[in-house]
Amino acid sequence: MTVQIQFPDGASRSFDEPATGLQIAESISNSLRKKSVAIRVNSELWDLTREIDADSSVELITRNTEEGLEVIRHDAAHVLAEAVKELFPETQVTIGPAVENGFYYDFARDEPFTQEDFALIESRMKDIIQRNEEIVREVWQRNEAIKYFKSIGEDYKAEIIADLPEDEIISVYRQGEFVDLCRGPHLPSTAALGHAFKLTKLAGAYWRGDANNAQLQRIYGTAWANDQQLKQYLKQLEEAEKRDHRLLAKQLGLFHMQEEAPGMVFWHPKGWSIYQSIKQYMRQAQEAHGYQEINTPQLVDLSLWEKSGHADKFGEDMFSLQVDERNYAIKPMNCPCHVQVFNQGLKSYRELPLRLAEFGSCHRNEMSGALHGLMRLRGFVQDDAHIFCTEKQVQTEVADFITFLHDVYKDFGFDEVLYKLSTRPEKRVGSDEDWDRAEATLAQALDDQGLDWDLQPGEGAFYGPKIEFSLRDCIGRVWQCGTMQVDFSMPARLGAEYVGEDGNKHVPVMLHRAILGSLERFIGILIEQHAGALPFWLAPVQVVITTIVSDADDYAAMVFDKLTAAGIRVELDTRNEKISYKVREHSLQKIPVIAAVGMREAQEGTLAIRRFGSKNQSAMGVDELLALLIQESQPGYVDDSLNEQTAGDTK
RNA sequence: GCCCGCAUAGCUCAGUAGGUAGAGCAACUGAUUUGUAAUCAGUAGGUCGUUGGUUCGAUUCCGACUGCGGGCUCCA
Repeated sequence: MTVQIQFPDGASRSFDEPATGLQIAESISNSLRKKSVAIRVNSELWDLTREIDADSSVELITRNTEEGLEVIRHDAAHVLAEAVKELFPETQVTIGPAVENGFYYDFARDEPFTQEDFALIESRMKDIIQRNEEIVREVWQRNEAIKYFKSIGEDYKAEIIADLPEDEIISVYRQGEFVDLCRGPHLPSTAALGHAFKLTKLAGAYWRGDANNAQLQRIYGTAWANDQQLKQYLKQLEEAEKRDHRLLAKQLGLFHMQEEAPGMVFWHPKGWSIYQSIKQYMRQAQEAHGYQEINTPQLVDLSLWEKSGHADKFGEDMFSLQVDERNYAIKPMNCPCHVQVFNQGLKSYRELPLRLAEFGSCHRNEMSGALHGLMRLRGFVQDDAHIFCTEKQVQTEVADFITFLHDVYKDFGFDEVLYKLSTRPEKRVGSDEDWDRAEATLAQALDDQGLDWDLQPGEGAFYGPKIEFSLRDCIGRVWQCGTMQVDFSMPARLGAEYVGEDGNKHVPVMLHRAILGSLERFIGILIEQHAGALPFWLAPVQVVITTIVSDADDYAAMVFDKLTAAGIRVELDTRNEKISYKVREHSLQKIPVIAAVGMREAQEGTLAIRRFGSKNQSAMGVDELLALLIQESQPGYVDDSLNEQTAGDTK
């Protein structure tokens, strides 16, 4: 018997008898065998040790590739489980997949694991790798597998097998004493895993992700193809930590939070300056796009939320209170209030589309464990707006919105946007026909703009499907910010109507939309994106004028007045300190421009300008600087003067 | 909400095998007038998150509460 093996590059090779991935790799080169971790056989991933006994097209998966890393990480999870079983035999293993950057394994054990156990577990994992246990795939009968796992006290495993589809092949992997149900593929032996892994976190996780189930203990780890990659990843984590907006906000004095108001923000002058800059920018942009700004009550009788359906779906998460025997709720959303504004007076089709915008202050009683700095709050403000229009107008409105959103993101320095379409959830209002139309409309709008988008079935809002717009920051993280939701239900529920061309009353379509999402959260994202050094137009303090000797105080004050009068946010630092001390302090505060003045500058009418991030200075006249700064105050201005400076500046 | 961890001066942190705490920075006072990432000296600053318990005695040990941090999304 011969087996014909076809490679991705079109070459082929025949073997006289069934061959394993290892043999195939070896037949090409020894180094390829060493690098390989699995083999794709007719689009299915196999172990390297599994025999290929029919003509096949194959592709060797090496450890440096995404798929190769997945195999390594999955193996790391198994080695982790084996180590835990050896050290804590009373533990039950459940599931342990590879995830982004690493892996985890969920364990059931009465006694909690602690971080101190990590060293012990890691060293046992290294032992297991040292032992170089062969990893062997076996195919079992379903009933036998269930019986086996039950007999060794692994009830969770037995449950998983029992729930597998009838036709699923039950494969188990044996390494040393440890046997685990697994689809594979796996490395040929534990030594192939290498040492580039580290246990990182301990967490609770529900069995099958359901909060009604038992809580398991999850151990997270990271694993890589080699030590260098691991080191790089750990360094990257450190970098991300330095950008943490909570840390930076404290250092830069932007805001604080305290026990008495969990999940809510006390904005300090500098943080509020950023907030106002963003709000003013959005206000102007929305006006230019045909929106009218409104404002609606914070406290609204519960009956409105009952009519809108929010009380039914989110009642538990709303802050509500009883006053004079009436039940009120603090608004968790703005939409029902916007419908009330729409409902005032009889509307004509001529008035549509009507775009009502509000910087809507909302409060939601988020789970305490979900709160996270500015990223997840209980009190926040949305750049919210609702567009009331006819069904015919939806397409154009959605398209215009997407263009608008792109412009805004660009001004904030985000060029990469990701798109997701979320469709009808199980718990919803509205007819299936409405949902069909709404979903199709959104999909069409995305396609019309030639955008790549992902489908998220079942993730829509309860009243309609939505497009979610996410942006990617400079270190690769993705943040969902914008949203566009079609709503065929709420206007009818709340009695919104307009008189159409035909003289009859019609229910308008309502589009819910936001670009930044929550202003607070968006500021958090901006802080992390820029590591606290916000672009000039957003910086709370744009320029610090600092004196070198007190004889220059008067001149410094004159410059300060001039810049302030021109609308630049300036601080004057005439403290009796050395210039290096002041420069250090303002640099740590990430002030975009430090203008130092001594007697020389006072006499010449100049400033010694030092830009954030640069060690160099350049002399500049006051008017010259002012012209430059006014230009940089434009939203979206990209500061490339730094590059020019490093290239051509002399001290 | 649930699991694990954490809570000491304005900030970052040390400490007490149970005997009411200490450093650096910041603040304040004084000296210094300084040329681009920390000038020197002094002073002041804490109910050791809240609350119960154990104890002669608790910031320290135990419990509860509150808040914060990580996770609970990636499905053998």
